[in-house]
Amino acid sequence: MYQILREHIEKIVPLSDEEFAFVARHFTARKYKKHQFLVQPGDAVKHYYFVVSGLLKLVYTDEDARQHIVSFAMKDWWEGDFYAFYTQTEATLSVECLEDTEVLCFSLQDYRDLCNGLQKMERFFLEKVNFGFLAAQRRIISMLTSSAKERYEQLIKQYPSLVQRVPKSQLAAYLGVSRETLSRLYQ
Amino acid sequence: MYQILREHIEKIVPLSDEEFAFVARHFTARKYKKHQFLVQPGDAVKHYYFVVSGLLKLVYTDEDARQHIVSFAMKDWWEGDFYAFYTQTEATLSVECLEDTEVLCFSLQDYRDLCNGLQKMERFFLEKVNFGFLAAQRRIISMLTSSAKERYEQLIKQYPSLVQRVPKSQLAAYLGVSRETLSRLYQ
DNA sequence: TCATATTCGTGAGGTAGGTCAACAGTGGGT
DNA sequence: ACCCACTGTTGACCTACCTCACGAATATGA
Repeated sequence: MYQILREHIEKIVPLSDEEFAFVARHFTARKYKKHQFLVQPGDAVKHYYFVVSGLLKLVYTDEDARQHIVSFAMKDWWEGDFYAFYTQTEATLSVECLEDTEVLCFSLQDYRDLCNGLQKMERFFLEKVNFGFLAAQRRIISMLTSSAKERYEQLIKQYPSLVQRVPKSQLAAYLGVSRETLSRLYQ
Repeated sequence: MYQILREHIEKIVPLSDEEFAFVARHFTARKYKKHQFLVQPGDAVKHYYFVVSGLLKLVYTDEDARQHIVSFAMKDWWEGDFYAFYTQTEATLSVECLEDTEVLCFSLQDYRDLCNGLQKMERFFLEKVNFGFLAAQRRIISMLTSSAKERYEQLIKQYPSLVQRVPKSQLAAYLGVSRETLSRLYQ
């Protein structure tokens, strides 16, 4: 379990055994069942999550109770209501399991201790969020320029394994179309 | 000019005079005229930009030559084709002046030297990109949940000064609607 | 100062995608 | 082994927004 985290971090910054031991001390392992919520709107957000196995979704639920999927997270990805976590405010998003899921999570204090105690970890987080920002920017461009069908094809191309594992209704909620429209794209 | 940069950085990390002198050495001042391009698709992207005065837009131009605005940048904001800058690949986006603009820019080597030479700057960049990521996530949610009119109202609320300075056609290209539709929203 | 863009508004008609409803197949849970 | 929720599909109709076209007002620059 921790080995996956170590490999993930070492893709960006190599660590000695002692350094990784320091890192690992700041993470807590948790297991959740399919359909379980890790975060719900209004919660105090104590943790941010690294997915070891399984599948999560980050969801915004609007006034009409419609669900819009901000992001998915599979093995090796990070997930959480980052705004609420980082600013220690109430959650506006929810995090929910689409499959049984194992995570390693940390608190904001852990995050700060990691950044302050080991400069490599600050470098690691900077690198991660840089690419997270770019991924978000690409998605914005995709939403500005492409039709539902084109966005669906981009998703299939970019994350083929996700499309296998997730119900189409969930993909529709991620793409920003109704499930009926998604169903009709390839009739 | 450099004072604006200093104040901007010191909102996040306080700096001594020597530290700021070190930082300032890595920035170059430039001036551009309205309609001038700082970056065009295909360019080698040598710089990332901090806006001192004026107004920039970051644009994706699709195959039909339609312009889609990824972001605006006014005083105190950062702008550039970050992906091409960071990975040293050819620009896919363009950066163009909507007004006469003064910037401070740095190269990727400068960025690395800043991060390595002064841990506070790495902290600063981490903080900045964290909030940049969150802003992008908010925009994605807005595009998933809101109509053209609602998105326009959110824009007016969030950046009233921008709406004053920018032609409606440009706001439309940012919101992802045609200028005709935007024009009809409040008829 | 004049010529030319640029900007904004508006009409008419088209289309991608939404909504509501019904139905069939599937799979998990007890 | 059965039930029920979940999932995907399709039809009929609706609407938000797009496209093309035209015209007027304003800004820009030689």
